[in-house]
Order: sequence, then C-alpha cells, then structure tokens
Amino acid sequence: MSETRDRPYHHGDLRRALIDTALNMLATDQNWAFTLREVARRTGVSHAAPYKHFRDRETLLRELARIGFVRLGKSMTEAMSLGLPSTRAQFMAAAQACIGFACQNPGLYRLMFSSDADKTIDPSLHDAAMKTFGILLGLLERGQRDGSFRPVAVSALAAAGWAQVHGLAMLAISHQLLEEKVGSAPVPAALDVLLDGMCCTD
Amino acid sequence: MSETRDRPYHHGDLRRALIDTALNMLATDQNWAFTLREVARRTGVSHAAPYKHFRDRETLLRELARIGFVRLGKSMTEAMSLGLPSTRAQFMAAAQACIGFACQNPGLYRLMFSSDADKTIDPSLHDAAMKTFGILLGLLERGQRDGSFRPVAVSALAAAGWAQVHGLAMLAISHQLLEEKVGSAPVPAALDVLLDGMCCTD
DNA sequence: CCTCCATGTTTACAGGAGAAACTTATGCAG
DNA sequence: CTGCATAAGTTTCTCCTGTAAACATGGAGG
Repeated sequence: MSETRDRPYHHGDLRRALIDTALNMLATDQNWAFTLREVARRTGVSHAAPYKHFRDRETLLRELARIGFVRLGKSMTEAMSLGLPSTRAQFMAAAQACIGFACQNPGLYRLMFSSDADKTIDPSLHDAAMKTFGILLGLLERGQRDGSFRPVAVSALAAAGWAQVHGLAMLAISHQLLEEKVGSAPVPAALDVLLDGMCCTD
Repeated sequence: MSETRDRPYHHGDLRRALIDTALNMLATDQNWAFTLREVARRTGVSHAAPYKHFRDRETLLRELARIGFVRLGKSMTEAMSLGLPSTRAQFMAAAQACIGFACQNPGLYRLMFSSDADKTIDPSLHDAAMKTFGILLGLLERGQRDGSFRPVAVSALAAAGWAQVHGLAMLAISHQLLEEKVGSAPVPAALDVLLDGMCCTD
C-alpha cells in the first residue's frame, strides 16, 4: 500500500492533532456523543495512541474545555474592543459574543459547563474559567467607575450578568428560545431588561 | 437460595420501580454516569427487563426529564402560593424554588436541559416543559396587570427571567458560584438586580 | 383446564474505556 | 558511525454498556 508512507510512524504532533479533531467534532456534532476511539480514528491513529498524550478520556475533555474558555474570552474581548460608545453597549456586545460562541460551538460550550469538565481537579482549567469570568468582572467595575452601572455590590452585578448570559446561551443551544415562548429576538430583549436593572440611566 | 421467592417472577410495576430507582440515582450521583444496566441491577431485575417498558435508554431518560419538569412546576407553584404580598416577592420565591430544586437534584436538572432529553421527538416532554414555562409566564402577566412589572413585551420579561433563573441554577450545580467571584449570597443578589430591571418601582 | 401473551430471563454481539505487552524510530553517549 | 534508552505508536486483552433475539413463566380469558 502506498498509504504506509503517507504518514511517518511518529506523527510529529499527535497531541495537537487529536485536540483539533476533537474540537472540529464538537463544533459539528449536535449529538455530543464524544468517543475517544472515534477521535483517534478520525485522526488516523490507533485507538490506544491518545493514551500516550492524555491520561484518560476526561483529561482530554478538560483540555478541550480549557481551550474553550480561552477562545470564549478572546471572542468577548474582541467584541468589547470595537470602540462602542457606552459601557452598556459593550456589555451587550460581549454578551452577544458569548451567546454566539455557544451557538457556533454547542458541543464545546456544553462541555465547558458539564460535570465532565471538573474544575476542582484541574487548576489550569479553573484558571482559564476564572480569567474569562474576570473579563466580565472588569467590564462591570469599569462601568461602575464611569457611572454607567449602579453602585451596588459588584458581585451582585457579576452574578446577575453571568447567569443571564449563560442562561441565554444554554437555552439557545437547547433550542428552547422558541418564538412562541419568548418572541422573535429574545436575546437582546432579555439583555435589555437586565441592563435596565444594572444601569443608572432610567 | 431463599431469594428465589423474595419477589415474584412478574414484578407488578416494574416500570414505576425503574423510574424510582433512576430518580434516586439522579438525585444522589453528582457524577451523572447513567447506565441502564445499573438501574436494572439496583431494581433487582435482569439487564434486559427495562426494554419491555422503554424502547431504549433515551426513552427512559426523556420520561425522567418529563417527571422532572412536572416536579419543578409543582415546586414553583407551591412557592408562589405562600401568600407572599408582592408579585415581586412571588417571583423571587419561585426562582429560588427552581434553583433549590436544581441543587437538590443536580443530575435530574442537568438531564432536563441536556441533549439527551430531546423535546423535538417527544410531545409529552415538550408539553411538560412548556407547561412549567407557562407558570413563569402567568406570573409575569399577572405582575404586569397589577402594575408590578414594566409594560414592555412580556416575551422580553419571560426570556430574561427564565434565562436568569436557569443560568443561576446551572452555575450553582456546576459549583461556579464561588464566593470569591460573586459574593456570599449570589442568588438573591442577582435576582434583585434583574427585578430592578423588571419592576416599575424604582 | 388449557392456551395466549405480557413480562420476565438468558444468551449473543458490537462498540467503548483503558491496561499491558510489543514495535518502531529517534536522539544522544561513546 | 554504532548502539541503546526512550518516546510514541500498535496489538491484544478484559470489562462494561446498549440492544436484539430466543426462551421461560405465570396470570387472565375462553
């Protein structure tokens, strides 16, 4: 077979390749039936090869989740850096970026908040999640300083904002934001209601 | 063995027994590694017996999710029926009931919103979810009529309220409402921020 | 009383997680 | 350059799961 020499015995960067394959599957598959063997198969290696790079299935899942948080953070940061006039508009943009990210990577987003991605046993995953959360927190603090957001405890704003965005994202990818229930543009509508509660300008 | 006669060959109500076992496991296990065979084992029947009552694993999961929505609806209705003075207080009570339900049944709550419980292929599950959502919607409409909530589109209030409550529940059972991030009592704090945006009394 | 059928059980098979033993290539010591 | 230690693959094995098929049982209706 000519295939024998298509790829050297040693892959070169199998770890990266496995992660890429898995991320692609997560972005594509709605079903979310993640299988280590299928990742290996699609990457073109034997089903035991991944164990040379990840202790077990969950270790790979946690690494994927970590990358997800990094990417999500980047999306939100970019959305906030578009030179929008008000802090309120920046919050809206970051929130919509997060929900857009979830809709484009439903499997990955679910994974990031699933019990498979246990943050209590992986400091780097925990750090990545904290860092992304920190982006939101920074925006809220800035908004309070410039007088956009009400001077209540910033932790209250943070909990409210985070829960709202995460809840909308989860409902969106679960296809539960049906028009019959919540109107035609539920995301900005809901965010506006929340922002009315967060902002000073009534 | 004396066990041979402990239970008659025909269980009597195996369907119910399987559901009860599964619900107990869901309430207990944080890990959420649901296995049909283990449900059968713990119920004391052979691993193939469940197939006489459920087409496949997912059919059982959907039935469990349906029961979850019914129970959640009951919890919320009860919380609203405590004779609380304001509609705002009733919303707060219903929201906390929902989040409390999630914390007491993390596995079940996750299931209810997971892709395993596909509402598009099970009308009775879809109906149960819609009905529970309807409780929230009814409360919001009542609140608008009595002047508690602002006269914006009720769908906006519904999307905001639902997302907020669901988001808080998901974050709570993912142990992501850490004090370092969101203060010591994030749930009421966040709900108050949202309610400030929903209510007329500023 | 006998027979049917719903509801059980046993057996069988495919596919996944993960461990262990084996193989190959690569980099480094001499 | 030679040769070996080792990282990175592969094969093989065991245990577990979901699910189908064949078989067994016992209670209800003729």
